[in-house]
Amino acid sequence: MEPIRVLVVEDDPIAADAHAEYVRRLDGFALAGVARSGAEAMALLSAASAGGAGAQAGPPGIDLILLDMNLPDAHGLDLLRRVRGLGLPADVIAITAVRELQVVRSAISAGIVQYLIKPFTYSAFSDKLGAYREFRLNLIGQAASTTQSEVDQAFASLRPAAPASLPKGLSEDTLRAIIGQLKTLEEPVSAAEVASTLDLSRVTARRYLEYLADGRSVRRSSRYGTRGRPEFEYRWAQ
Amino acid sequence: MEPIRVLVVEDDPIAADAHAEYVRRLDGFALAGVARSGAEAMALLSAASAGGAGAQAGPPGIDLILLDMNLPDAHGLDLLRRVRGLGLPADVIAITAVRELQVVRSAISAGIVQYLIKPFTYSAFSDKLGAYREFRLNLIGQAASTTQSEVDQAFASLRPAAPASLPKGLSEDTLRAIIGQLKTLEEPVSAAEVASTLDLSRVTARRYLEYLADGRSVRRSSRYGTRGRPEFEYRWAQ
DNA sequence: ACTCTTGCGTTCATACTGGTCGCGGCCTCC
DNA sequence: GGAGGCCGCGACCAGTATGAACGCAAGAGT
Repeated sequence: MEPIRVLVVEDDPIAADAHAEYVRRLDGFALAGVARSGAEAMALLSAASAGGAGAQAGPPGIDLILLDMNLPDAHGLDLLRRVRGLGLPADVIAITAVRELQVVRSAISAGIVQYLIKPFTYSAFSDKLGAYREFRLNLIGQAASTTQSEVDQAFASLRPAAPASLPKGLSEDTLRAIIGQLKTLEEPVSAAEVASTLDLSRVTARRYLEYLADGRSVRRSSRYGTRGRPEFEYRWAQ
Repeated sequence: MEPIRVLVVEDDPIAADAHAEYVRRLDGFALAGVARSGAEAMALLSAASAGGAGAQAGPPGIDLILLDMNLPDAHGLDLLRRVRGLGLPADVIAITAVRELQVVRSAISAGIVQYLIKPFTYSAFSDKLGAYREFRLNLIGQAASTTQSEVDQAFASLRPAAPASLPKGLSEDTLRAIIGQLKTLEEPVSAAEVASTLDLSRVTARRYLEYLADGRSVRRSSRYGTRGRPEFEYRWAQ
């Protein structure tokens, strides 16, 4: 199996090095280049496609782009649109600190294959690229013509349902329920209030809220004015 | 929730009518138009985006395109590239009889969201669009900023449901028995309850239920309130 | 200013289920 | 008729929410 040729597009030199190193560490991938700007990326892409496209077995050609959204000379989405306009056969994984919903939404409709939010761990990175490799194997291993279930299979491997791992004692379901509860309410809520709404015990609710506060997803503050020990109240951050 | 506005692009009048009718039958979707050619599609798209883009609450705008690959005046992939080049925020589901691997591959890298091979049943169609609706709810229901796990969640809901063939360790008979059991009961049931009703072991029942939950045929949720480790309860979806 | 009251934070033991491993019966294919 | 694989089961271990008990911090009362 030929390796998947990867182009890293990232203006921050430290991050670019890190991504390149990550790619080198993975089996089945080959680093095809690093671009520090949108212009550089376009140049590399057209050079590669001029060399390798068209021909059946052209050796170069970029298979996968790891694309940062914040580039010095262009927004990542613009670059993505230009690439699409050229009809280059490269897939794109967005790797960026941008977490605005609007950008995520646009990136997805522009046809990215994965969206990875910085900062991330090596294992998150490896998961995403691994999923992409599997997706590729699923499609390319097939004959020239395919079936619905094969296509479904390929899509399935591209969209894994493997969220980040939680510390012991916490469950994915409960965490989602609590996050959902927090997000629907604008007001800060106490652990006891969350507990009674979700039919949980106060202790359990508190454990999850404390975990979220630890990860900076929620803000914790004290609620004074009532008798008794002051209560903590939690509010979804941002 | 506003309906998802769908544009059907299909040159065969019979198929176009069928797709339009299918869309009308689905909750949460609205038919925004039918185009018989690439040119017509581009005209409708730019009209819609001129009316509705830019503005925050523009009512029109196309959210989703059901795109045939074989159009009289252009290949579907070309149309797709032009749409992408304009940066329109529409997502695309390819619906086509074309099953060449090369086309599927290109369509995916051009950023389609699903690929549906004709001929298909209404239920296959409904599955694909339902998955897309869920994906949208996942993303749009969120606040302005998002997290990695939410993005993953959204991608995961785009993943097609059950693979056609059963994984090892599961038998057709047992699966049918369990599905039958779930369908007759309206109430969510725990793995242990299913097991005792069907005279199976808890382990076996759980394996099947988990398989079904993975394929999105059943919904899994936690049952709180009692002491001890929380129980999962399973309910037939729709 | 000191103590009392109050109610939540925190810890701990407990209960009950989920998940995994290896075994055994049964069917199928040599 | 023997061998191999498949599927369900029992039993263990780990996981996860609960409830009670204890302690602490802020207001209320004297």
